[in-house]
Amino acid sequence: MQPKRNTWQREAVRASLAQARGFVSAQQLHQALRDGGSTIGLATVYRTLASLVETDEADTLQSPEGESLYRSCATKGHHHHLICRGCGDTVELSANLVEEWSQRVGAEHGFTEIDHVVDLFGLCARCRAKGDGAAA
Amino acid sequence: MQPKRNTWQREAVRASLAQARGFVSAQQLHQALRDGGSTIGLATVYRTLASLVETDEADTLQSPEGESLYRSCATKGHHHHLICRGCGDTVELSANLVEEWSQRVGAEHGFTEIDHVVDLFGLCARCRAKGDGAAA
DNA sequence: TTTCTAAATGAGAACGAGTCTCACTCTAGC
DNA sequence: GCTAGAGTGAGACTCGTTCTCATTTAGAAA
Repeated sequence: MQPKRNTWQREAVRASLAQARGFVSAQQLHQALRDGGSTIGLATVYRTLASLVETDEADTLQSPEGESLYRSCATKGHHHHLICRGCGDTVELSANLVEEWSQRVGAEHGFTEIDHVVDLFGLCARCRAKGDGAAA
Repeated sequence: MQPKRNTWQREAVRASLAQARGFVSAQQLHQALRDGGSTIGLATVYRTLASLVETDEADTLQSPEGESLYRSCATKGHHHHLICRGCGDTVELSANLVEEWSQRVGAEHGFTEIDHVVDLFGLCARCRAKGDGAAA
């Protein structure tokens, strides 16, 4: 649920999320805030991120390791992501092709209320130049 | 790594996975085996599933909750899934359209070594008829 | 401005999926 | 049948996330 009060903690999470280049975990965000001198609690970071996701102010996806990652997205509404597995940099994608495909394929098999998870992972030009296959 | 010995535990996991309609979690599989009278350990179920995935005898994906789910897939090689969120029933999809799209979009943004996560979730005809939106 | 109340917070306990350890078991080669 | 060592099971452990509850505080009302 979205909160009824504005707190500096909520603003701090929003700001920290906004200045991150790509997707970050709740733990990373919490650590970054603590490193910046904040006394914010981990539970609050989780709660705030969940509420930002609920109000469409943030996007979330699962890392391949199963961790939840968050990002403050410029594009409102449904979209997908192309994420650099080197530096985490993220490109937002709209993909009508994929939307149509998923609806069509779903219908072909008698499925309704089709939802889909579509995310691309790759190596951005900068990381490739660095020969940086994995490190952040 | 694939094991060098055949054990009844490995066969039991393979069989139990094969008779599951759709994707199941390691925990579910372990419980099912225990319920069936097996004394198999949870660690063994995890180890066996990991090795089945490694030898392409099983597919794995993350549930929206972040749990790893497993399935014994008929289609070898790369493919995607259309999964009923009611009963878990699964349709295997090949999607050249999506493969091409992901490569193209990646290239357009200067990304290489593109990998992708593409899964569709919906409600199959049977579950819709039952008015069954969520339950298993 | 002060008061008041319940929303929001923080610390840490609890939870759950998954991994690791290690003594024991059992496969398979001899 | 004997044996080595691969495989197993119980449970401790890790780590991300959620819950609990006493405390703090935003913001409406006085």
